[in-house]
Amino acid sequence: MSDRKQAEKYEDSELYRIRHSAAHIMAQAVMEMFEPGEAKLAIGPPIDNGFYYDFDLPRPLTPEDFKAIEKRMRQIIKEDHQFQKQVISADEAKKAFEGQPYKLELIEGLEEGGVDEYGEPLDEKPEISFYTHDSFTDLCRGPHVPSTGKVNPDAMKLMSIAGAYWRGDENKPQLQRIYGTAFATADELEQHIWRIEEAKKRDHRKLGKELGLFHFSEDIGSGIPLFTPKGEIMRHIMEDFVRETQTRYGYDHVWTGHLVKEDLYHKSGHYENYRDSMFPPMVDDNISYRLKPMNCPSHMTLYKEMGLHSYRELPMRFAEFATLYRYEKTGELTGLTRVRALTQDDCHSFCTPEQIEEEFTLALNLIREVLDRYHFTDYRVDLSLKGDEGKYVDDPEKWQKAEAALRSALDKNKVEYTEAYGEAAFYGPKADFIAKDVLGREWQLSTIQVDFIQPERLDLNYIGEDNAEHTPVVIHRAVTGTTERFLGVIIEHFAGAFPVWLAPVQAVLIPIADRHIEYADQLAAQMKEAGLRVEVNDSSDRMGAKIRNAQNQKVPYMLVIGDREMEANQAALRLRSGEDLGAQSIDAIINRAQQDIKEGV
RNA sequence: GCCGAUGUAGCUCAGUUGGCAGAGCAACCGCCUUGUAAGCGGUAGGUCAUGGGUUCGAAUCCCAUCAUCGGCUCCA
Repeated sequence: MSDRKQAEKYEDSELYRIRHSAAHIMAQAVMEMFEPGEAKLAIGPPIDNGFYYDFDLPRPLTPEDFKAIEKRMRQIIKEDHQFQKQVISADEAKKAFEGQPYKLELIEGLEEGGVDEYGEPLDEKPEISFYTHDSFTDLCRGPHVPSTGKVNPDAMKLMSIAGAYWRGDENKPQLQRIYGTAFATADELEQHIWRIEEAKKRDHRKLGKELGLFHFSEDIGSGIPLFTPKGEIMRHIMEDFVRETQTRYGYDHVWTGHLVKEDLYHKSGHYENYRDSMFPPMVDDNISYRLKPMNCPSHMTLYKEMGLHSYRELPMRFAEFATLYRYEKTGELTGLTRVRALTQDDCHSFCTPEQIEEEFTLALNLIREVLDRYHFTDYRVDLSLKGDEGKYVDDPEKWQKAEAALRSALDKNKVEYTEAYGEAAFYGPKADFIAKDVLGREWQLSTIQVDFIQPERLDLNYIGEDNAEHTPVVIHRAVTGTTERFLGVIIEHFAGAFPVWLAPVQAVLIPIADRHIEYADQLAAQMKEAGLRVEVNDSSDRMGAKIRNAQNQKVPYMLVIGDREMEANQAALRLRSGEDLGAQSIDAIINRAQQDIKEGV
């Protein structure tokens, strides 16, 4: 459940039991579609907003199968079979699931202890239990509703079909996953479906097209967005805002280009970890260059090139709006939220170990101010820590130091956080800021990371008070993350109706007849003079059509200009809310716009 | 990259069993000179994603490639 503050944990809720039970009912319905032994069961847990079940089936399922499955599910619900629990031994369990390789693998995991029936890590050795209803038995710890009849047939729906790797491992077989959802009441299901519809309406790919902000082209390449003048003015405003704000906070800006010798990434460790996500090398006389996929090694190199540093110079904060290129796999590209050309609002803060906390606080305040301007007021923090295995650099002492520093900085700032193991960067732990948009969807935006590893690998140092050489700590920090992704997120957050300061076109002037165009042009010139972005709609459309167009473009102000306004040296102001504020002087309108810009509405 | 689906005009979409490629909006040209969410008429617009194949004949059937979508995996 997304709202973690709720007193009752999702796992203990009625909703969880309903969904868990619905998953079993669905599994029965699916198994019955195939001959005995043909279909293999994997796992079927409740998740946020619903449940799924993974199957290994002899043929691909299609959405057309959904009707039949749902129909059978309703029947099973109607028959009101009891869910019966049975604790059994591992041997009995194995016998019962003969011919079900995935279940057998899970049982072995349970037998050895350390993982639950979904393969998730577990502290203690669990008992092995089955839940049975009607003819269907599943390896399951429960809990369930008492009987199938407790699942509301009108509050349940199959949502989609997708491929999913067994145990989330791309080297293991790919299974078919059916996503479904269930609620206590039909009303709640309807609300859920409404949210999905609303999200579709707000989809930044759809709105980006409608508002004319960006395009993708097969001639350019996938994952490389092209920004129109309207899209680019937004990028410019967004980057300008962060640049101005972080300058005020004491950050400096640098520029480090687009190409880097591959050798540097061998030294930093990025090559080893991210080779496959870089564009292939450009080779010149045996020297390989790479399109820059991240800034840290470049910034660290710049730090070195600037000469010997005294502790008195620290912290040094290098921020850069750099367009990076990452070879994201084709199936991972999604609109602006996952692209191959991305512009990070990245910063690396070189500091002493004693300065970590202060640097963290500075970054935190900056993040708060920036997110606030974008109306992201509800966010949570994940403390992303190293997992037991994987990509992480093996240097327990440095990890321990970095983690302790990050924890203490979070605590000092009274930031509540959830720990996320196995989510750290290869070089250090992160504090990730996950903001909720108006639909309650979560987006990981900002990040603050503590790095004891790369500075040493790249031989950075400074002269301390003791006149000896020390290795600085580097705080990596991004505020909006990337311009592209953040733009995608705010398009959905605002449903395209951006705050005035951000709107690509802030006002459209609407002359009623041709004789009003000249006066409209005069007003437009005055508004432009005041720094506003305005357009005059001098087409032969009727006024109603002009209003409709501006409304669909979500332009904040519409200025209607006819004979009356022209005579009184005014314009009639209409807001995109539909509110008609009547005729006003152009100065009053400009004042209002400037006030709205200041307030960020 | 993997599983599944989709790809027709700038946009949204229709196109029967294989038989002359369509509509609305947008664009352009006229007429109308307009009072708070679509005025009227006309014109133009297509390598049916791309490349092969089957067929007398392919938007339609088959294969490959590319792209997009829903997920999985990954995300410095």
